[in-house]
Amino acid sequence: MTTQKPATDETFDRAREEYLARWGALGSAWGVNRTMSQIHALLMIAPDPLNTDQIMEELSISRGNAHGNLKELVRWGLIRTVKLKGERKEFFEAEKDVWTVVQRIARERQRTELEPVLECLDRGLAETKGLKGREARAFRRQLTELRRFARLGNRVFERVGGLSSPRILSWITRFLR
Amino acid sequence: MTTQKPATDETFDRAREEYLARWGALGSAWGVNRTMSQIHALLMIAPDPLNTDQIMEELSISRGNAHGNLKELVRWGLIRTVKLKGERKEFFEAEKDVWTVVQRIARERQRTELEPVLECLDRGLAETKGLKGREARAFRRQLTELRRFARLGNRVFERVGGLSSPRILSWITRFLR
DNA sequence: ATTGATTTTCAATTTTTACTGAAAATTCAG
DNA sequence: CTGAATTTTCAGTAAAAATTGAAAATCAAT
Repeated sequence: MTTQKPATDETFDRAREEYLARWGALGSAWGVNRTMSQIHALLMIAPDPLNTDQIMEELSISRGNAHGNLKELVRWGLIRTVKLKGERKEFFEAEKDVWTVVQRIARERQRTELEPVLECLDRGLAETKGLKGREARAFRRQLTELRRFARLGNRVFERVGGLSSPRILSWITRFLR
Repeated sequence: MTTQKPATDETFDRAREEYLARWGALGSAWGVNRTMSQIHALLMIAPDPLNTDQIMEELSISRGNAHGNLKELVRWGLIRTVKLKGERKEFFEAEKDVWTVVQRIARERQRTELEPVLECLDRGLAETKGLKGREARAFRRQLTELRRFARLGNRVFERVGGLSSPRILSWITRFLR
């Protein structure tokens, strides 16, 4: 069974498809736009930078969709634009180091989710200070616990964001015995 | 400014509302049904177990919605049913220990997301073993990295799921210097 | 066994989120 | 400058996810 392109192979294409689909599903499950995950997945396995048209083609998506999600990925720091000599179009390449990817995602989520939650918990506690009712007491007790945890999470994120991959890896290895 | 119910207070109600809304948004952002997060949030601050009707009332949601999300929370191990003496209805109470909550969520997500990803990566690598093309090589290199990371994640989840809160806390404290 | 209370299911609907495609804006080589 | 190539925007549409509400099933006290 031969194909026209030398490097191509049906098996490869199937595995590739499955990987892209799975990554999209993974993103979805964690509240990330499916297409955004897939573009990132595609760029992570691309041997060379891709331009918008190539991405549209590979994933069968519209220009607007590709464009928006590419911009968002750049904002997250998960991909960057590349200027190729002799090419007018913008090309994109992914950060491929998995640890860096994790760090970037952690930073983004810390900023957009953890911080608002912390503010909310602080405010909730400040505004109900001194209330003595049964419900208010239970509310304050739980918010205090949640805040304690959220603060810890914040510090962990900061530390993870600041350490080099080998150092984090060394910590994890130690944690796993 | 007085109200009819002794323990109630406008300020308290506002703080409570804001907390519930924020928790719903947090869930949404992480791929968890908004209502499910809110029910959990509500039960976490409830001084006593609540029944379905009380939850419907508090969150202004339908019976079907309350029912389905309560069942799902039970499945995740985040809440449990309680039989109150003299009551025919089922009551629900939340796990309030934040660390236990984190462990339960970690287990659920490990099971439903991490494991399928690992399978996909293993399969992808097995099926493309020996392919020599430029694209196939890049694909296999990245999948290998991703798998290394996913395996590590798996082990971390397992360890987190197995350790007691104080032990995890002690590790985190050490990690934070 | 009957009946009223309670839980469960699910087709229909609403709400939210994502996507398309074409027009407008921008860029840049000549 | 000019205009072709490219990027960006966004109103309209489509798809996905969540929600409702009422009927069906289950339960448990008599």
